[in-house]
Amino acid sequence: MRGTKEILKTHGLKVTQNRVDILEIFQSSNYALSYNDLDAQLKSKLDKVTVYRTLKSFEKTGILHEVLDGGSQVKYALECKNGCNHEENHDAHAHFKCDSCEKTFCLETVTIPNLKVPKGFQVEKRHVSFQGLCESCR
Amino acid sequence: MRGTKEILKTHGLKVTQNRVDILEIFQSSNYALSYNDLDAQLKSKLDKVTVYRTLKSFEKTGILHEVLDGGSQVKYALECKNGCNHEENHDAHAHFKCDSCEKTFCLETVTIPNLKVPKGFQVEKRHVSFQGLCESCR
DNA sequence: TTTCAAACGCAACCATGTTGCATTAATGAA
DNA sequence: TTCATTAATGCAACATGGTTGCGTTTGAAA
Repeated sequence: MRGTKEILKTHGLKVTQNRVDILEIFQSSNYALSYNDLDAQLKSKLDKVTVYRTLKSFEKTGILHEVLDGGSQVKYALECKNGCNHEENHDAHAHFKCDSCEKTFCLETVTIPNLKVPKGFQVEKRHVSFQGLCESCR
Repeated sequence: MRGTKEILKTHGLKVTQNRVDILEIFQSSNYALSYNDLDAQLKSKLDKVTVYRTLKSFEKTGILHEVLDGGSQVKYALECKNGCNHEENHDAHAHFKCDSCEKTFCLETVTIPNLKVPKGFQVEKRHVSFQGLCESCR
Protein backbone atom coordinates (compact mmCIF):
# COMPACT_ATOMS: atom_id res chain seq x y z
CA MET A 1 0.00 0.00 0.00
CA ARG A 2 1.63 3.23 -1.16
CA GLY A 3 1.59 6.23 1.11
CA THR A 4 -1.40 8.42 0.50
CA LYS A 5 0.61 11.63 0.68
CA GLU A 6 2.98 10.35 -1.93
CA ILE A 7 0.12 9.41 -4.23
CA LEU A 8 -1.45 12.84 -3.90
CA LYS A 9 1.86 14.59 -4.60
CA THR A 10 2.72 12.49 -7.61
CA HIS A 11 -0.67 13.36 -9.06
CA GLY A 12 -0.08 17.05 -8.53
CA LEU A 13 -2.59 17.53 -5.74
CA LYS A 14 -2.10 19.41 -2.50
CA VAL A 15 -1.98 17.19 0.54
CA THR A 16 -4.92 17.92 2.83
CA GLN A 17 -6.38 15.88 5.66
CA ASN A 18 -9.65 15.44 3.78
CA ARG A 19 -7.94 14.02 0.74
CA VAL A 20 -5.79 11.69 2.79
CA ASP A 21 -8.88 10.43 4.63
CA ILE A 22 -10.81 9.81 1.44
CA LEU A 23 -7.91 8.10 -0.26
CA GLU A 24 -7.38 5.83 2.73
CA ILE A 25 -11.00 4.77 2.59
CA PHE A 26 -10.54 3.75 -1.03
CA GLN A 27 -7.36 1.88 -0.20
CA SER A 28 -9.07 -0.18 2.46
CA SER A 29 -12.08 -1.04 0.31
CA ASN A 30 -12.25 -3.95 -2.09
CA TYR A 31 -15.24 -2.56 -3.95
CA ALA A 32 -16.24 0.67 -5.67
CA LEU A 33 -17.54 3.51 -3.50
CA SER A 34 -20.26 6.07 -4.05
CA TYR A 35 -20.58 9.46 -2.37
CA ASN A 36 -22.94 7.90 0.16
CA ASP A 37 -20.51 5.12 0.98
CA LEU A 38 -17.83 7.71 1.65
CA ASP A 39 -20.09 9.97 3.64
CA ALA A 40 -21.02 7.06 5.87
CA GLN A 41 -17.40 6.16 6.53
CA LEU A 42 -16.51 9.81 7.06
CA LYS A 43 -19.43 10.07 9.49
CA SER A 44 -20.69 13.12 7.60
CA LYS A 45 -17.77 15.18 8.88
CA LEU A 46 -17.07 16.65 5.44
CA ASP A 47 -19.32 18.84 3.38
CA LYS A 48 -20.76 16.95 0.43
CA VAL A 49 -19.39 19.55 -1.97
CA THR A 50 -15.90 18.80 -0.73
CA VAL A 51 -16.39 15.08 -1.18
CA TYR A 52 -17.82 15.45 -4.68
CA ARG A 53 -15.04 17.83 -5.69
CA THR A 54 -12.41 15.52 -4.26
CA LEU A 55 -13.81 12.63 -6.28
CA LYS A 56 -13.73 14.72 -9.45
CA SER A 57 -10.16 15.81 -8.84
CA PHE A 58 -9.06 12.25 -8.08
CA GLU A 59 -10.70 11.11 -11.27
CA LYS A 60 -9.19 13.85 -13.40
CA THR A 61 -5.71 13.15 -12.12
CA GLY A 62 -6.08 9.42 -12.57
CA ILE A 63 -6.14 8.28 -8.97
CA LEU A 64 -9.69 6.97 -9.34
CA HIS A 65 -11.80 5.76 -12.20
CA GLU A 66 -15.54 5.98 -12.51
CA VAL A 67 -17.37 2.69 -12.25
CA LEU A 68 -20.68 2.52 -14.11
CA ASP A 69 -22.85 -0.15 -12.61
CA GLY A 70 -26.30 1.07 -13.57
CA GLY A 71 -27.11 2.21 -10.06
CA SER A 72 -28.47 5.66 -9.37
CA GLN A 73 -25.16 6.85 -7.97
CA VAL A 74 -21.78 7.11 -9.60
CA LYS A 75 -19.12 4.99 -7.98
CA TYR A 76 -15.35 5.22 -8.03
CA ALA A 77 -12.48 2.82 -7.50
CA LEU A 78 -8.71 3.14 -7.37
CA GLU A 79 -7.18 3.22 -10.81
CA CYS A 80 -4.06 1.38 -9.75
CA LYS A 81 -4.14 -1.20 -7.07
CA ASN A 82 -1.27 -1.66 -4.64
CA GLY A 83 1.80 -0.34 -6.31
CA CYS A 84 1.11 -1.14 -9.90
CA ASN A 85 3.13 1.15 -12.10
CA HIS A 86 2.00 3.31 -14.91
CA GLU A 87 4.25 1.70 -17.49
CA GLU A 88 2.07 -1.37 -17.42
CA ASN A 89 -0.70 -1.63 -19.89
CA HIS A 90 -3.79 -0.28 -18.21
CA ASP A 91 -6.31 -2.30 -20.09
CA ALA A 92 -9.83 -1.70 -18.96
CA HIS A 93 -11.17 -4.44 -16.75
CA ALA A 94 -14.65 -5.78 -16.15
CA HIS A 95 -16.87 -5.03 -13.17
CA PHE A 96 -19.30 -7.11 -11.16
CA LYS A 97 -22.31 -5.70 -9.35
CA CYS A 98 -24.05 -7.74 -6.69
CA ASP A 99 -27.84 -7.52 -6.93
CA SER A 100 -28.17 -8.19 -3.23
CA CYS A 101 -25.63 -6.01 -1.41
CA GLU A 102 -25.27 -3.59 -4.35
CA LYS A 103 -21.50 -3.64 -4.08
CA THR A 104 -19.54 -3.36 -7.29
CA PHE A 105 -16.18 -5.08 -7.60
CA CYS A 106 -13.40 -4.50 -10.09
CA LEU A 107 -12.52 -7.77 -11.78
CA GLU A 108 -8.97 -6.79 -12.54
CA THR A 109 -8.19 -10.16 -14.03
CA VAL A 110 -11.02 -10.08 -16.54
CA THR A 111 -9.87 -8.14 -19.56
CA ILE A 112 -12.24 -7.09 -22.25
CA PRO A 113 -12.08 -9.00 -25.54
CA ASN A 114 -11.77 -7.11 -28.79
CA LEU A 115 -15.27 -7.55 -30.15
CA LYS A 116 -16.09 -6.56 -33.68
CA VAL A 117 -18.66 -3.81 -34.05
CA PRO A 118 -20.71 -2.98 -37.15
CA LYS A 119 -19.10 -0.85 -39.84
CA GLY A 120 -19.37 2.86 -39.21
CA PHE A 121 -18.81 2.84 -35.47
CA GLN A 122 -15.45 4.02 -34.25
CA VAL A 123 -14.74 2.52 -30.87
CA GLU A 124 -12.72 4.47 -28.30
CA LYS A 125 -13.63 2.70 -25.07
CA ARG A 126 -15.13 -0.62 -24.13
CA HIS A 127 -17.07 -1.58 -21.00
CA VAL A 128 -18.00 -4.99 -19.69
CA SER A 129 -19.97 -5.63 -16.57
CA PHE A 130 -21.80 -8.43 -14.86
CA GLN A 131 -24.67 -8.62 -12.43
CA GLY A 132 -25.50 -11.40 -10.06
CA LEU A 133 -24.56 -12.47 -6.57
CA CYS A 134 -21.20 -11.96 -4.94
CA GLU A 135 -19.47 -14.50 -2.78
CA SER A 136 -20.92 -13.32 0.53
CA CYS A 137 -24.47 -12.98 -0.81
CA ARG A 138 -24.83 -16.34 -2.53
CA MET B 1 -43.53 -2.83 -38.20
CA ARG B 2 -46.19 -4.40 -36.01
CA GLY B 3 -49.27 -2.42 -35.12
CA THR B 4 -48.81 -0.50 -31.93
CA LYS B 5 -52.27 -1.39 -30.64
CA GLU B 6 -51.58 -5.05 -31.15
CA ILE B 7 -48.30 -4.80 -29.28
CA LEU B 8 -49.94 -3.06 -26.34
CA LYS B 9 -52.73 -5.64 -26.17
CA THR B 10 -50.45 -8.64 -26.37
CA HIS B 11 -48.49 -7.20 -23.46
CA GLY B 12 -51.64 -6.78 -21.39
CA LEU B 13 -51.75 -2.99 -21.49
CA LYS B 14 -54.75 -0.78 -22.17
CA VAL B 15 -54.60 1.01 -25.49
CA THR B 16 -54.40 4.74 -24.95
CA GLN B 17 -53.39 7.50 -27.31
CA ASN B 18 -50.43 8.41 -25.14
CA ARG B 19 -49.06 4.89 -25.22
CA VAL B 20 -49.58 4.58 -28.95
CA ASP B 21 -47.76 7.86 -29.50
CA ILE B 22 -44.83 6.88 -27.31
CA LEU B 23 -44.54 3.45 -28.86
CA GLU B 24 -44.56 4.92 -32.36
CA ILE B 25 -41.71 7.21 -31.43
CA PHE B 26 -39.67 4.20 -30.35
CA GLN B 27 -40.55 2.35 -33.54
CA SER B 28 -39.30 5.19 -35.69
CA SER B 29 -36.05 5.67 -33.78
CA ASN B 30 -32.87 3.73 -34.43
CA TYR B 31 -31.33 4.66 -31.11
CA ALA B 32 -32.27 4.50 -27.43
CA LEU B 33 -34.45 7.29 -26.05
CA SER B 34 -34.45 9.10 -22.71
CA TYR B 35 -37.37 10.92 -21.11
CA ASN B 36 -36.04 14.16 -22.56
CA ASP B 37 -35.84 12.72 -26.06
CA LEU B 38 -39.46 11.65 -25.79
CA ASP B 39 -40.61 14.91 -24.30
CA ALA B 40 -39.02 16.79 -27.19
CA GLN B 41 -40.74 14.61 -29.77
CA LEU B 42 -44.02 14.82 -27.88
CA LYS B 43 -43.61 18.60 -27.78
CA SER B 44 -44.21 18.52 -24.02
CA LYS B 45 -47.86 17.64 -24.54
CA LEU B 46 -47.77 14.90 -21.91
CA ASP B 47 -47.11 15.28 -18.24
CA LYS B 48 -43.71 13.97 -17.30
CA VAL B 49 -45.23 11.62 -14.75
CA THR B 50 -47.24 9.97 -17.50
CA VAL B 51 -44.18 9.53 -19.66
CA TYR B 52 -42.09 8.10 -16.85
CA ARG B 53 -44.88 5.74 -15.82
CA THR B 54 -45.40 4.65 -19.41
CA LEU B 55 -41.73 3.83 -19.72
CA LYS B 56 -41.84 1.78 -16.52
CA SER B 57 -44.90 -0.16 -17.68
CA PHE B 58 -43.36 -0.80 -21.09
CA GLU B 59 -40.26 -2.08 -19.41
CA LYS B 60 -42.09 -4.29 -16.95
CA THR B 61 -44.15 -5.91 -19.71
CA GLY B 62 -41.13 -6.41 -21.93
CA ILE B 63 -41.87 -3.93 -24.69
CA LEU B 64 -38.79 -1.88 -23.87
CA HIS B 65 -35.50 -2.59 -22.20
CA GLU B 66 -33.38 -0.20 -20.22
CA VAL B 67 -30.16 0.88 -21.87
CA LEU B 68 -27.36 1.85 -19.50
CA ASP B 69 -24.91 4.11 -21.24
CA GLY B 70 -23.39 5.94 -18.33
CA GLY B 71 -25.24 9.14 -19.10
CA SER B 72 -27.19 10.99 -16.44
CA GLN B 73 -30.50 9.82 -17.84
CA VAL B 74 -31.89 6.33 -18.26
CA LYS B 75 -32.63 5.38 -21.84
CA TYR B 76 -34.91 2.76 -23.32
CA ALA B 77 -35.11 0.86 -26.58
CA LEU B 78 -37.53 -1.64 -28.09
CA GLU B 79 -36.94 -5.13 -26.81
CA CYS B 80 -37.91 -6.79 -30.06
CA LYS B 81 -37.28 -5.14 -33.33
CA ASN B 82 -39.70 -5.52 -36.24
CA GLY B 83 -41.58 -8.70 -35.78
CA CYS B 84 -39.04 -10.82 -34.02
CA ASN B 85 -40.81 -13.50 -32.08
CA HIS B 86 -40.40 -14.46 -28.48
CA GLU B 87 -39.41 -18.05 -29.21
CA GLU B 88 -36.08 -16.82 -30.48
CA ASN B 89 -33.23 -16.67 -28.06
CA HIS B 90 -33.14 -13.16 -26.71
CA ASP B 91 -29.49 -12.97 -25.95
CA ALA B 92 -28.45 -9.65 -24.61
CA HIS B 93 -26.75 -7.46 -27.18
CA ALA B 94 -24.11 -4.80 -26.93
CA HIS B 95 -24.66 -1.04 -27.07
CA PHE B 96 -22.72 1.82 -28.56
CA LYS B 97 -22.76 5.37 -27.24
CA CYS B 98 -21.54 8.22 -29.38
CA ASP B 99 -19.44 10.70 -27.42
CA SER B 100 -20.40 13.48 -29.79
CA CYS B 101 -24.16 13.28 -30.37
CA GLU B 102 -24.74 11.22 -27.20
CA LYS B 103 -26.98 8.79 -29.04
CA THR B 104 -26.88 5.18 -27.93
CA PHE B 105 -27.46 2.44 -30.48
CA CYS B 106 -28.35 -1.19 -29.93
CA LEU B 107 -25.83 -3.39 -31.69
CA GLU B 108 -28.21 -6.29 -32.15
CA THR B 109 -25.65 -8.29 -34.06
CA VAL B 110 -23.01 -8.10 -31.37
CA THR B 111 -23.69 -10.81 -28.82
CA ILE B 112 -21.87 -10.95 -25.57
CA PRO B 113 -19.18 -13.59 -25.19
CA ASN B 114 -19.24 -15.89 -22.22
CA LEU B 115 -16.34 -14.51 -20.23
CA LYS B 116 -15.03 -16.33 -17.22
CA VAL B 117 -15.26 -14.47 -13.93
CA PRO B 118 -13.32 -15.16 -10.74
CA LYS B 119 -14.54 -17.94 -8.46
CA GLY B 120 -17.23 -16.87 -6.05
CA PHE B 121 -19.18 -14.59 -8.36
CA GLN B 122 -22.46 -15.95 -9.66
CA VAL B 123 -23.33 -14.18 -12.90
CA GLU B 124 -26.95 -13.53 -13.82
CA LYS B 125 -26.63 -10.82 -16.45
CA ARG B 126 -23.88 -9.52 -18.66
CA HIS B 127 -23.50 -6.07 -20.21
CA VAL B 128 -21.18 -4.89 -22.94
CA SER B 129 -20.99 -1.38 -24.25
CA PHE B 130 -18.75 0.76 -26.37
CA GLN B 131 -18.05 4.45 -26.57
CA GLY B 132 -16.68 6.38 -29.50
CA LEU B 133 -18.01 8.09 -32.58
CA CYS B 134 -21.00 6.98 -34.59
CA GLU B 135 -21.16 7.01 -38.36
CA SER B 136 -22.61 10.49 -38.70
CA CYS B 137 -20.25 12.08 -36.17
CA ARG B 138 -16.95 10.73 -37.46
C1' DT C 1 7.05 34.38 7.55
C1' DT C 2 4.68 35.94 4.05
C1' DT C 3 1.82 35.34 0.10
C1' DC C 4 -1.46 33.50 -2.91
C1' DA C 5 -3.65 30.01 -5.37
C1' DA C 6 -6.07 26.11 -4.14
C1' DA C 7 -9.20 23.81 -1.00
C1' DC C 8 -13.10 24.22 1.89
C1' DG C 9 -17.90 24.89 3.60
C1' DC C 10 -22.24 27.03 3.40
C1' DA C 11 -26.39 28.15 0.90
C1' DA C 12 -28.78 27.98 -2.86
C1' DC C 13 -29.71 25.81 -6.94
C1' DC C 14 -30.43 22.27 -10.74
C1' DA C 15 -31.71 17.78 -13.05
C1' DT C 16 -33.86 13.54 -12.95
C1' DG C 17 -37.22 10.92 -11.34
C1' DT C 18 -41.17 9.56 -7.80
C1' DT C 19 -45.45 9.74 -4.69
C1' DG C 20 -50.21 10.99 -3.33
C1' DC C 21 -54.45 12.04 -4.79
C1' DA C 22 -58.35 13.67 -7.37
C1' DT C 23 -60.11 13.35 -12.19
C1' DT C 24 -60.73 11.06 -16.59
C1' DA C 25 -61.08 7.44 -19.82
C1' DA C 26 -60.69 2.43 -21.66
C1' DT C 27 -62.72 -1.89 -21.48
C1' DG C 28 -65.82 -5.85 -20.15
C1' DA C 29 -70.47 -6.98 -18.64
C1' DA C 30 -75.40 -6.14 -18.87
C1' DT D 1 -75.11 1.08 -26.07
C1' DT D 2 -74.81 2.08 -21.60
C1' DC D 3 -72.97 1.31 -17.28
C1' DA D 4 -69.62 0.12 -13.79
C1' DT D 5 -65.06 -0.81 -12.70
C1' DT D 6 -60.43 -0.27 -12.74
C1' DA D 7 -56.48 1.62 -14.76
C1' DA D 8 -54.40 5.82 -16.80
C1' DT D 9 -53.65 10.66 -16.45
C1' DG D 10 -52.23 15.18 -14.66
C1' DC D 11 -51.19 18.31 -11.08
C1' DA D 12 -48.55 19.49 -7.04
C1' DA D 13 -45.35 18.42 -4.06
C1' DC D 14 -41.46 15.86 -2.83
C1' DA D 15 -36.98 13.06 -3.05
C1' DT D 16 -32.35 12.15 -4.50
C1' DG D 17 -27.95 12.99 -6.52
C1' DG D 18 -25.09 16.30 -7.82
C1' DT D 19 -23.36 21.36 -9.03
C1' DT D 20 -22.44 26.52 -8.73
C1' DG D 21 -21.24 30.92 -6.52
C1' DC D 22 -18.83 32.97 -3.16
C1' DG D 23 -16.57 34.28 1.00
C1' DT D 24 -13.13 32.06 4.28
C1' DT D 25 -9.31 29.08 5.42
C1' DT D 26 -5.10 26.67 4.54
C1' DG D 27 -1.01 24.27 2.21
C1' DA D 28 3.26 25.09 0.39
C1' DA D 29 6.54 27.81 -2.49
C1' DA D 30 9.41 31.75 -2.07
